[in-house]
Amino acid sequence: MVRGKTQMKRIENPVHRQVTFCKRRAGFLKKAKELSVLCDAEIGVVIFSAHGKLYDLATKGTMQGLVDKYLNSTRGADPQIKQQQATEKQVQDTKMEIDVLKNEIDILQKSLRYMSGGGTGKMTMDELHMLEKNLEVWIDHIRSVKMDTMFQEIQLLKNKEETLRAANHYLNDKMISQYGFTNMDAPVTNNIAYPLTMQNEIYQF
Amino acid sequence: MVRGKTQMKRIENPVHRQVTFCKRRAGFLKKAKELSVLCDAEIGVVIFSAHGKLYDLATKGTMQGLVDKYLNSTRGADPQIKQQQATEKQVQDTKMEIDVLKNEIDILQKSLRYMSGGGTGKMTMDELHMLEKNLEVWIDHIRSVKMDTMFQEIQLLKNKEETLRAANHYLNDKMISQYGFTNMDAPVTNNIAYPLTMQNEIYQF
DNA sequence: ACCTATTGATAAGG
DNA sequence: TCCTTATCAATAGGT
Repeated sequence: MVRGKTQMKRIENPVHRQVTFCKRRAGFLKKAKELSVLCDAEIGVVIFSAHGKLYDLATKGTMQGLVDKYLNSTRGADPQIKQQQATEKQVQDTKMEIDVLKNEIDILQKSLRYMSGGGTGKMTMDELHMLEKNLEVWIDHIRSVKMDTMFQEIQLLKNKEETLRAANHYLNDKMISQYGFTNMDAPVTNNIAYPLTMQNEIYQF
Repeated sequence: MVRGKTQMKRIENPVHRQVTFCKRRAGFLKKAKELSVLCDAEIGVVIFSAHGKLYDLATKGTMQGLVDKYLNSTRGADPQIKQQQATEKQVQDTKMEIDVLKNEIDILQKSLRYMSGGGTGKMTMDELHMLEKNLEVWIDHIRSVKMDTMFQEIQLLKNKEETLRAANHYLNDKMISQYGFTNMDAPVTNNIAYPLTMQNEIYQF
């Protein structure tokens, strides 16, 4: 029997208060579950009794998950939380920097692989752009090697010239010593005799 | 009029569900306040609607304080400090990872530089960028001119080779026609006679 | 938002 | 803590 309208103030009688606490608490938690089920809501309830005893309820998942979700959705006011936000942003930034650096390393490694042997493989547009930058250096290398090769070719041709000049001189001397004349306008001074055995095919650039 | 006993399952009609959510939520929060006042309890309620909207209530103090109190009574030490320590450790870890990656990049870049031959002095990034742009044009110009020069030199030497080969052939033929022998191992086939008038001094690089 | 019939919560007692 | 029961607050469905 409900005796009159319940006054909305603290129940002074401890026994009475405790009983009411038990009853209403049960009804309250029941209503939480109902609300959660009927309306597809996620509800967390925390109740500390007057003596500090804890009663809690999480209608979906765990209470810990709900607390995290709550903390995540209430960011912005608390300075402590703001600092936490700051440090987390720092973490985010550093992680992004890590990603950037890893990407750079990846491209550099691909460039190295490209330089030291294999073909290109499949690379993204960004990677190709980076590679292009690296290729500027790489091309320098190629050109350097090519220049060396050309210098060697020139030296080879110079040597060959000497060889031919020497052979020419040898023949010329022979003609002079046997006939006392030659039809060469400018006799060479070199006199080492060499046969003309060098191949000509290597002069193709 | 309540038509029949309300089924304890999710209300499918969205409008209906939303209305019920509003009504029951209001009643639920009212009961939380009542329970808190009547029985001197500290109550926290967190409700996430199906669409993620947050409704919360803390009957004494702040929700943040309640959450802390809850976490303290469920775990051991101060969770905020622990989390902050955790995030700072995370920052430390990521910064260390960044250092490692930067070092790796440095090594890779040195490898690239090594492979391509050039060394760099000490310049700022902007200076290097400017220099890079200028060098792209400048070096291309220099190399282009130098390459042209080298090709011309090579062509000149090839021509000279032909000249010498022809002269050699001429002399060889002459010896065969007059003595019926030659000491050349590989007689040349070219027979155009040219005097050796080309200067050798221009081959200096 | 308001109305109201009906349900379900609950105060008090055992 | 649980049962009972008289009361009435909460609310589903309609306006």
